[in-house]
Amino acid sequence: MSDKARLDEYMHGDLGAEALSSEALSSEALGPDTLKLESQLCHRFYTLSNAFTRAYRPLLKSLDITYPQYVVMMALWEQSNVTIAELLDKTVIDGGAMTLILKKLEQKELLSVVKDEHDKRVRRVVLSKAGENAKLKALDVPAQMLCKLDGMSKTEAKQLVVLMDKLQGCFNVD
Amino acid sequence: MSDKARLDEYMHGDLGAEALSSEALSSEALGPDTLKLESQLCHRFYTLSNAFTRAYRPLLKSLDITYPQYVVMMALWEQSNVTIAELLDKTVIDGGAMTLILKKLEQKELLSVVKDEHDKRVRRVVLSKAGENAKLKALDVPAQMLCKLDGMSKTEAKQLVVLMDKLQGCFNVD
DNA sequence: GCAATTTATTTTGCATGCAAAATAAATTAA
DNA sequence: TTAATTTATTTTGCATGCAAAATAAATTGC
Repeated sequence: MSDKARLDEYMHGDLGAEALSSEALSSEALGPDTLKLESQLCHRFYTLSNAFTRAYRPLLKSLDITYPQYVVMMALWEQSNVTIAELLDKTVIDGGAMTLILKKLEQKELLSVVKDEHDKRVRRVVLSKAGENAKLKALDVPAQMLCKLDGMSKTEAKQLVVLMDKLQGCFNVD
Repeated sequence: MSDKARLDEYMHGDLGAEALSSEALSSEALGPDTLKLESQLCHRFYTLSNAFTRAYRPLLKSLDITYPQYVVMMALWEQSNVTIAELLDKTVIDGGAMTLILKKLEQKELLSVVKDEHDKRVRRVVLSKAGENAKLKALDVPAQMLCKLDGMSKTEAKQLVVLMDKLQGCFNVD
């Protein structure tokens, strides 16, 4: 069976009716494959997240930044002069890691971290000129990544986004 | 628009026709949002993978193992007495990390690593009695995780699996 | 039958991710 | 106002993930 056929098969079931925690619990989740690695959604996320990080490395080499550092830069390219807390919210990077990442990016002179004038607890992150210019060099990174994903249709990518956003929503309520 | 409506909208587009790297390249990928964090598939994987790891921690607390260690145990519960190379293949864990993970699990006496008799380069990983028994304690972990994912339908989970497996396929060819 | 190469695993150096403790400054409460 | 509490950020200790180098043992090739 082709990927497309397999996808279509699942595609036409009714959606959202049965919750995972009720029906699935009795049929699949408690079946003999419960602890099988192949059946674990989590392991796919683990695997793919790492695959993305590895795939980005060569694309970010000319910028001399890691993937998490790239995430921080993307956030700043959208809006500079933001609070570290705002950056943490947007990037969903660990706070402890963020401190180190900002130090690294500051060493590379892509940004600077300055004290907030009104609230001395707060520090603000500001793109440097070099940091702004780096955006130009980064503009073709997404396209290069898409090349690596050749075989995925736009539609499929969008479906992934919808489903993953819903899954993220599950974690956000907890 | 509800999640379901949004999903349906994407659901009825034709699939697999246009490749990401051709059409998407000109329309979306090179648009003004190219470098926007919100538009990045990779960031969703990053975020969700970390969310899973965090969500598993309390569930694995009674077993006193981390998520990657749990992955190794799942692999061994499927088949014990396997080569480290086989374990690396199945779990997709980094080789360097695997060495440490196996040491940890050996300290916890959940497994033992023994030399292969025929090939002295090879070491085999074998579940201990305690390791086998741990499977019984782990049997309800998947169900507990599914509880946390309440709101996702079985159908949606399956769609995710199909799409993610296809995406994984993209990385495997490179 | 020995040197060159390949294979299996570990080690190393660096960059996070995570939870929890520590700091420092602002805010609230008595 | 001063003490208690809350908020923003950093530090700490531990567990990976990654690439590359190092080891050790098996296999090839001449």
